[in-house]
Amino acid sequence: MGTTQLESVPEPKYWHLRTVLTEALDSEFAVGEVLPNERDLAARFGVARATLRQALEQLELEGRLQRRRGVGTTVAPPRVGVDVGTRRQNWPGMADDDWQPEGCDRTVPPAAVARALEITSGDTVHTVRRSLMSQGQRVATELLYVPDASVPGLSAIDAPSAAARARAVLRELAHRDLDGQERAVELGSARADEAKDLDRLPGAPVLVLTTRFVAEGRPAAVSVATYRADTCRLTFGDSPEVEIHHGPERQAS
Amino acid sequence: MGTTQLESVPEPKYWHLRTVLTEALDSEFAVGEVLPNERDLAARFGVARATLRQALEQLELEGRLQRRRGVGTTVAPPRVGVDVGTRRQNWPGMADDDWQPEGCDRTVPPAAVARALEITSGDTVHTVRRSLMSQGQRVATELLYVPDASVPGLSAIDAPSAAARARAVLRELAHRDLDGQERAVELGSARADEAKDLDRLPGAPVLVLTTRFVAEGRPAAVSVATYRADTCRLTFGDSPEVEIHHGPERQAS
DNA sequence: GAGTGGTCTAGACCACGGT
DNA sequence: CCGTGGTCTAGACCACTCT
Repeated sequence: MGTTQLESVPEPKYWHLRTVLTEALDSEFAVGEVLPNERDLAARFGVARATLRQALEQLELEGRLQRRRGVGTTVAPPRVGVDVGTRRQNWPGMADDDWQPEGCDRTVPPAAVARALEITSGDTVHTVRRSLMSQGQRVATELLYVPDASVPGLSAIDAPSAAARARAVLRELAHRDLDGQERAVELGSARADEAKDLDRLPGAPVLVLTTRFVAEGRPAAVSVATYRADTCRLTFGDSPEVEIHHGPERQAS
Repeated sequence: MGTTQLESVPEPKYWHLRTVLTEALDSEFAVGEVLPNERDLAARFGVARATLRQALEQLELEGRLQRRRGVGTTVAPPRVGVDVGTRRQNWPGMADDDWQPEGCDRTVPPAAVARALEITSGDTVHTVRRSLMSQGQRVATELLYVPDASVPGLSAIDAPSAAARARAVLRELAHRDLDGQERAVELGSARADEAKDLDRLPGAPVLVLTTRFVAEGRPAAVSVATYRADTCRLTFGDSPEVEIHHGPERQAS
């Protein structure tokens, strides 16, 4: 009979919800505005709270929403572009470097980092912790691994304060001649300590930018920088101002 | 009394599970091996299936697991490094470009792309679809937006086949003098069409690499490339061989 | 303390891939 | 057909923030 065969591919409720909410965000909400709470929203759409949350999770992943326990769900501002350009081939800590040194101690780096540094696994290296602020918010944390060989002039253990020790390592590192750097970006999830730094929950999605600095033909340092994936866009261009992507919306398909 | 105050910060079950499973994967499983099914695993760990799934989701996000409906959960191979280096400043389609042209039609680009191209919103442009294979698997899809002004020599509508039309646009585009390019990487979620291309479900996490090509001082084309975030690592270095990250594991904290 | 999002449960049914 | 992961429900309780 007239079974017109709509819904031959019924899309999941949470996905449909995501679409509806996306459109609502584009047209009816201003940045910073708080949404109704999850229980009300779920009731309004006639779904279980878990289903609604699946949709909200998507939107948070896409940087459209921000959720904070005990507070509520708010409309997120557009992602902030963070310039990680390759042309400015500088050592960490030079010139217009916005990173804040926070501390430095000696640790055994992860096996993969030891491999990249071409040191024997198990050796300790100087490990500088730094963080990057943008618009009043911490958007990234970094661990910079510096083998002893890269900072020969470092005068014993001069330990005035954690941050001062970090600056000393950076200053000494800058004496090497930087040949170039190799980088990779991948998706990761925040460890407990990183999550705390970034004001997120453990497991929050992050962009991991790994940089290997090469000086005088040898690996001189490895940086593992962890950016909040929800709020950041990593830019590599000549003009970081360009606002590509994330306007009213990506193509509807 | 002697309440030794352990567990002052009881970590969530799913997070603890993730840790346990990570260690198991590192020590007891080989790449490609299939895990027990979710119901069995949940029972074995004494948690609800939803909780176990939360842990598996994390591990899939981190590229450690691969789950396929109707099949099972398998241990994923290490992420494949995809070179998107900036040194090879080439037009799409030149030389050692591994992308496969798949089709081309005229569409109205998303508002953000129109802005980046500096064309009036609503104008149609040539839209080339391409895809990138690696190790027998499609790892990325791309939409390349090319305004008419960038391909003036294109002879009317010569339409032998979709792929041929794509090649024609690329060929014509290469006649422009490329000044440079501006790029950005951000986290996104796969639209329905992209998900199908990449053999994932809608909403799967992807790395979106947006490139604006500049020729003769004007934006000449914009590429929006969507990479599977679970299986890809985007590399920018001089030597893409470097295997940084994702060995036995990142630092335990 | 009131209200928010975060975690967890124990079920049910569906969609898909292989047989 | 069976077994897999994917979706969804209706509850419960916890952890946090703000007042």
